[in-house]
Amino acid sequence: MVSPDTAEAPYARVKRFLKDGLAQGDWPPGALMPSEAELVARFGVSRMTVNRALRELQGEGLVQRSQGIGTFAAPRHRLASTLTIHDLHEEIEARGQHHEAEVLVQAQETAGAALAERLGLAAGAPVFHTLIVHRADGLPLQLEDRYVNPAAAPGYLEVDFTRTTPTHYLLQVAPLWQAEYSVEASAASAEEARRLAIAEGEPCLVVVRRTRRHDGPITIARLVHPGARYHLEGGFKP
Amino acid sequence: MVSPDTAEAPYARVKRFLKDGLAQGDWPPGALMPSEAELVARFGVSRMTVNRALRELQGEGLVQRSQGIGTFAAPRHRLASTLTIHDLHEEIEARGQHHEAEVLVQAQETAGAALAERLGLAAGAPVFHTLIVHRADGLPLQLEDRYVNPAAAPGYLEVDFTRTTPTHYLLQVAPLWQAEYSVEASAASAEEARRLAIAEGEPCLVVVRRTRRHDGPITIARLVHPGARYHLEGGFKP
DNA sequence: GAGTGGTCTAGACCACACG
DNA sequence: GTGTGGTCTAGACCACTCA
Repeated sequence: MVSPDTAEAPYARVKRFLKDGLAQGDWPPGALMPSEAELVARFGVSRMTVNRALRELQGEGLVQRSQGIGTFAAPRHRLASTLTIHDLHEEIEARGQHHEAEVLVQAQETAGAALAERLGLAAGAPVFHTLIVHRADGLPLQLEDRYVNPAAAPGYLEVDFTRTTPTHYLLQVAPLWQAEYSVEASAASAEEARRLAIAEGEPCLVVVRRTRRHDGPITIARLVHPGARYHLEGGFKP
Repeated sequence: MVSPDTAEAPYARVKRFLKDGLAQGDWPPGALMPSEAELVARFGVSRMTVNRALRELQGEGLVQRSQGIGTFAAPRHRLASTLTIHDLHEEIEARGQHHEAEVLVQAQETAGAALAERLGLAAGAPVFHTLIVHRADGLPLQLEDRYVNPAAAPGYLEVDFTRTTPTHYLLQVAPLWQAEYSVEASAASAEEARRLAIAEGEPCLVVVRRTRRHDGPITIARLVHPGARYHLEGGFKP
């Protein structure tokens, strides 16, 4: 009977109302926002509905709620952004380029003390090591130096990494459960420069990523990219 | 009557059950997970309750849901991580160091065509420009080259940036509503090297951040850090 | 005590996908 | 048609805060 296409879910209407108000500064950071009861009255919906809208806004970090006190516009201090580190293969193909990987090393080695500790192994324990150059249309984009805990991926040495990437493989056999990384700029070493076809000392974007599962570390990867050919992008929308 | 302290909300129990199962690989990526009806029967709770648990897991990216089909364990492709770009002042003080800022430029200038477009202004329109070196215990950590849309922060030129940072000030007067950034490695130019007390050509970590509000761009900042002294860190926990 | 958010229930109607 | 998720309701009990 009524317009069937203008359908917007009631909880979404409430949420949009509040979000727009926040964007326009109706409630500056720290201000008290309408209570659930007020919104129930204003929109003529049930309390569960406005509760959902508010709970989602809280999840997005836009409001802060305190039992017994009220809902407040969140102070906008945090600049936490999401940085997506894709699988390089998908990233390259998404740009319409051809991805190829050259496997320089794929072997079992013996962990030194420092590496063993970072992988949760005993010193001298075996580790899997790969060193791979990834190219887009023939141009080196990444030198991937990776150590893997054999317990997490026993078949790692048998995989053909010209057909699938270590990231992709590891995500399949060992569902990722935690990761930490650091991003820095450093000068290419002589070997890195040779592998990446750049001059020694050229600036490189280096990402070091360590991945863990509930039962221990899975892998440590050092990803070196020529600064002139690669950058990370991210965004942030409240 | 029953143990009053072991209280865990029913929706949280359901959620934890599913999350643990995912962590242990009970449902590999892509697998069909229990339906709402099954979970209702298993936990003896109402459907709204299991729905909330599943909806939150979906929000966290752990499951994918499709009306008429079912709930599936999410493929773990995305490596979206949170990268926190703090206010540099807070970051330095948090390390117990002394932060000082040297304001090299703080003036109104005329926007060239490229800059004007990126700030949503007409070419030749006035823009605010600051160039500031940030030091930690006397050592340069960041060269901040920033252009600001005058409409978003009319008082920008009167602020004493040795006492507060542009980031901090802008967050106060113009609540952040969207941001995009890129991270790259590049070689220090002669001027950058001089300002940062490093050698020309040294690798630097460069973050370019553009901030928008609903009514238009606010500011564009180019933050240059000596690669040897600064790196970004992040993490990711599902 | 009055007001707030935190949570749960037992039903309901709908849109969608599949056989 | 059956099963799925998407959503809503009208009530309820609780814990908390503040006056």
